[in-house]
Amino acid sequence: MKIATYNVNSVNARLPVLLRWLQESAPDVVCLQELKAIQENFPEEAIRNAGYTAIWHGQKSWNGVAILSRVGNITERCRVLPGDPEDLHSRYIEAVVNGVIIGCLYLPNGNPAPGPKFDYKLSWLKRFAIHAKALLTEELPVVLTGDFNIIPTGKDVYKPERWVDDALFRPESRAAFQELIAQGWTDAIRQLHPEETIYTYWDFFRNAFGRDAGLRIDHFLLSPQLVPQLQKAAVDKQVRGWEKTSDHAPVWIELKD
DNA sequence: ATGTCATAAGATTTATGA
Repeated sequence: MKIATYNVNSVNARLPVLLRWLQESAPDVVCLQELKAIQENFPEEAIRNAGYTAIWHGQKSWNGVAILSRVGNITERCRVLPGDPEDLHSRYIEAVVNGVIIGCLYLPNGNPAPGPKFDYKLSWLKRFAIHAKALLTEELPVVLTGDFNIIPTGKDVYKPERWVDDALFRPESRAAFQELIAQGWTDAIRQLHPEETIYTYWDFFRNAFGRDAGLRIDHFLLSPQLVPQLQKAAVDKQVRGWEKTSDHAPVWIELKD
C-alpha cells in the first residue's frame, strides 16, 4: 500500500496539480492538508472521477484536512484532535483504511515565536502526544502523517543557524518531535534514508526551490506494528517545480501488503 | 526587512496567514 501526504495550500487553487500528481504517482491513500476551503467547496467530484473516495473536514479560509483512498472504504474514527472542545481549527482527521489507522494532521505553524501562536502550537503538540500514546496502546498498525511544521534536526534544513528562533525549529518543537519518537514511533523517511538530505517544503520567497533552500517538515510516524512492512519512502520533488504548485511537495511511503 | 501566494472583504486595494 502506497500512502502519501501532501500539503496542497488550497485544494481548489491546486486542483490541476493535484489531479496530475494523483495520475502520475498513483498513491493508494492520500492525506491532504491546508484545503483552505469550506466543507461544501471540497472538489469531491473531480477527486471521485480520479478514482478516489474521500472524507474531509473543511474550514473557512484556513486549515482543512482530508483522507483519500482508492483501495477500500474509509472508516472515519474522528475529525478533530481530542482534548480541547474550544479548538475549532480543522487540523486532524483519522480513519481506518485497509486495516491501517491513518491519522492526517496539520500542525500549527506557531510563528511568531514566542507568542500566542507558539503557545497554541505547543498546547496542540501536548494534546497530540497524549493521543499518539493512546494509539500506541492499541498495538495496531498506525500511520500519523501530514505537515508537522517541525524541522526535527539540523540535517533537515538548508541553513540551521538561520532557523534557531523560528517556531519550526525552536528547541521546544524539536523536543516535542523527539518525545513522539521516544514513545515508540518511527520516522519512516529517516528509517530508510538516515543520512540523505531530504526536503519536503521550499518557501515561495527568494527562489527557494531553485536554490534548494528547503525544509523537511512533512513526516510519517509509524507504529511498531508497521515498521517491518516499510519498503520505500520518497518525496515527489518534481511536483514542486510545476506551474501553480504548492510550497510543499508530496511525500509517500510504500508498505508491504 | 525582504520576498510570494492564497483567502476574504469589499474594492479596484488591504489585511492576514504561512
